Amino acid sequence: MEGNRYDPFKAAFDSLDEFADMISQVLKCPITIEDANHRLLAYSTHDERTDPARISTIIGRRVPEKVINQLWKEGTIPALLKTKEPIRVKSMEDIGLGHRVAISIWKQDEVLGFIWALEIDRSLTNDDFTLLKNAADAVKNKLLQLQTRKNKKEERTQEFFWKLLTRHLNSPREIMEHFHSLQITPAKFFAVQVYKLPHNITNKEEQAISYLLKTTQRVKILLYAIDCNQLILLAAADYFDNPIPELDYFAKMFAAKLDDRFGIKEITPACSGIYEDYSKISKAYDEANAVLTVKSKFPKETKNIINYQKLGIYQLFDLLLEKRRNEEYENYSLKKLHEYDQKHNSNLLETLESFLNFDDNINDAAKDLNVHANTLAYRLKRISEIGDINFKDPNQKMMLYIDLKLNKYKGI
Amino acid sequence: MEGNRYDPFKAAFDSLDEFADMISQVLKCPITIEDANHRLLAYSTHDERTDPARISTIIGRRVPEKVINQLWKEGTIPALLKTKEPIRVKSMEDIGLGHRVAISIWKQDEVLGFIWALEIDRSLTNDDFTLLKNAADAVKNKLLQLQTRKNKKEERTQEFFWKLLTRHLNSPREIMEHFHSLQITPAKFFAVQVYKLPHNITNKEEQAISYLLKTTQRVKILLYAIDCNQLILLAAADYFDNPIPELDYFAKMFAAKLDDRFGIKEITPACSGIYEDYSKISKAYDEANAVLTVKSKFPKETKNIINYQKLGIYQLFDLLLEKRRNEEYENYSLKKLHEYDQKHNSNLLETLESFLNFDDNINDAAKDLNVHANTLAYRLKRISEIGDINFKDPNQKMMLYIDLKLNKYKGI
DNA sequence: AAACTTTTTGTGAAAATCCCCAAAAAGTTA
DNA sequence: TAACTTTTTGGGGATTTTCACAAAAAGTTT
Repeated sequence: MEGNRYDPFKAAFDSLDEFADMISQVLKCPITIEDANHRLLAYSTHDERTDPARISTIIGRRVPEKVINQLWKEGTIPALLKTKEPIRVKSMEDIGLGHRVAISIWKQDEVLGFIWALEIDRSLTNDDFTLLKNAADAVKNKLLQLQTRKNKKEERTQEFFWKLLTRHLNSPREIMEHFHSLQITPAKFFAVQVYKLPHNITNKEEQAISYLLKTTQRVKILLYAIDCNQLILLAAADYFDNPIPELDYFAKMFAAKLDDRFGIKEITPACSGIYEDYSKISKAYDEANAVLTVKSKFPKETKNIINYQKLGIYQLFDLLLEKRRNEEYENYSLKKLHEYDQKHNSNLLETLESFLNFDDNINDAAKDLNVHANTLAYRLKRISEIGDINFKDPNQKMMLYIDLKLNKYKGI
Repeated sequence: MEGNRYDPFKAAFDSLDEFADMISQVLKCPITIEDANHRLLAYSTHDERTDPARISTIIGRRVPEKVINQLWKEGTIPALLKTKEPIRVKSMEDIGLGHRVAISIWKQDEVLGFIWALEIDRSLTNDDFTLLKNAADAVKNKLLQLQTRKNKKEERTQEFFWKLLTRHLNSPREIMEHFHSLQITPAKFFAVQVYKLPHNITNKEEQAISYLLKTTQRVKILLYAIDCNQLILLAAADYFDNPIPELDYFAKMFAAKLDDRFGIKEITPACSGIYEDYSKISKAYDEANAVLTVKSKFPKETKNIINYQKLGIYQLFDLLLEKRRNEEYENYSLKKLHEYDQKHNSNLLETLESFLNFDDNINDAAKDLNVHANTLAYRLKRISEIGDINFKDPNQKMMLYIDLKLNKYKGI
């Protein structure tokens, strides 16, 4: 056993920075300590040799996202999450990463953080690896304390978020005070995102989500909460000229990463519009949920829609459906076409829908319907005759489109 | 005075037909008697010489509409409505009308009907004209009786119509019984039309309307009623393959004739959708009124719309306006464009609206905006960038169109 | 089966739209 | 004022779309 050997890390230490310096002196290389989310906890200072990746990490107090992405792709982080042994990482010059060795810090079967040792002048020996393992073991309690403190704070933030979502906090001043007391800087503009999973979110998945949120830097996540099969985020929408596409991109990327890295599949992302007034968070939450509802009703039509603003007319569907039901209205053109379809078993309605779906583009629609473009043109002529439709009138066409979709949902 | 002269029409007569024969014998030419609405009341039979127009009149029990139209255009009817003297009408071969003389039958300053004398073998002399005047005088009381009887029936029909419009008759059986007792054959399909005038309808105008309704044969009017500044019609929608355009045409024609013939201007016609179930008359009435409301709010946009079905998305506007108000939603793209317009005093919103109004036709919209087509193309590129709009997505465009119109109405 | 209507597909020329480039005009910033 | 960005306009060629016509195919009626 190694217990008999000399262990320099048994000595007491006050701060993590002190400890990092200690390891650095023993192993004769720069040391960085991160938490499980790759946020910088401490780094050795008595040695000036370093590489760009480490500089960025120290400056930003977190590992840059592109480095994390690379370490995932290339297998280092997955390996660190599996084994308690040190892992050697080859130099990756494109992201400014020199040779280094990493080890994960464990508490039972949970990873609390990582220690990085840069191999700038010398490569670490097997003995050094053992020392690194000892260091990881020695530092774990310190990390545990930090984590507990953080967990408590996280609990408080989650509670705060829920209050916002459920309209239990309305005065802007009160909301700002809460933000301040949690040391969160509220963004000027925000949006609420909701990710729906096919099943309730497990603890393990929650950890994965939390990890991803902490390591993702593209969009700043102010708050998050988990509710059964939903992940709810409060995302900052500043810094961008066009936040909606940015948030869309983020949502897709986030869902893709959850799949790639943690095998969490079939995530449906949704996002509210952009708001400035924090007392409207609950409304934003409603919007995101409205997106999810519509997406479940019109999966094909809204496949690429994430943002409430981009729902277009589907925003109005619950309302319109109700109106149509109450007044038992029937679109005369559609009725005529339906009758014709029945009688001659043709498919003018389908044809019309495709044509409208493809923004009046005859070629695209013809391709979609697997017919010759001229066939489609002929059918459209017939449709305009039978349904008394003027295809130059956007107003008429919109109503047709809307009624087509409504009828579809009504199951006619 | 002519009182001293021989008047063959002083003798008593039982039926109008008998009287027509009597005139015919005196004047030695075929005679037709019509009411004020050009419905056939009586015709002489002992003489077989006639012309196509008279044959059609007798067969259809009314003067054919094209003959009436021609007599209006050419001035005969206006003249008959002004003078008590006989009027000579030249032959009009295109409508099968031979030479004839007509005289109106007056009761005080109201025209009750007309007597027509065909000049087939001989032209009428001045003496004959005097005889004709005597005949017109002699027949007026008989016509008055008929009219009173008709007026009573008309009152009953109006009352029936009001009951239908105000939901006071709901059972189909009951409705059918009423129709039957009024000797009106209900059509299979019907629509309710409402014509709005800028002022309350005067008695004189009501007469003109009634006259037009009786003489118009293109669309069968089952019932009509007048309410302050509205004329309400129950129009039959059978016989046509596409009733909506037919009813539209009729409405325009009807309004135009009221203007042409009686100088009644600024009539706004509106029409409900087509219904089969007579218990839904009140709903049809609501629809026609909805058209009028929308037309007053969006006069330009709905200039050419008469039928509720053709209102398109404007059908939904009251509902949508309410929704938008409640949720204080703002279309992000429009907001961005508005901001840009304000900042650079450009007119991207106007540009977008025009483009959408003209069904995405760059040339038409450019003409409308008085700019070069390439300018418009450039602006659209900018609009899609600034507003994050994909002009290939019909859904997005519809929402823009709708929100543009809603904002317009909200007066932003 | 023959005659007929409706629908589909193909072809090719005319028309239109799209797209790139460039210059001028207008507006902004240094 | 100069440099710069944004917007407008124009030309002109490549590409698409539109349209008319015709033949074939499919479906209906007699």
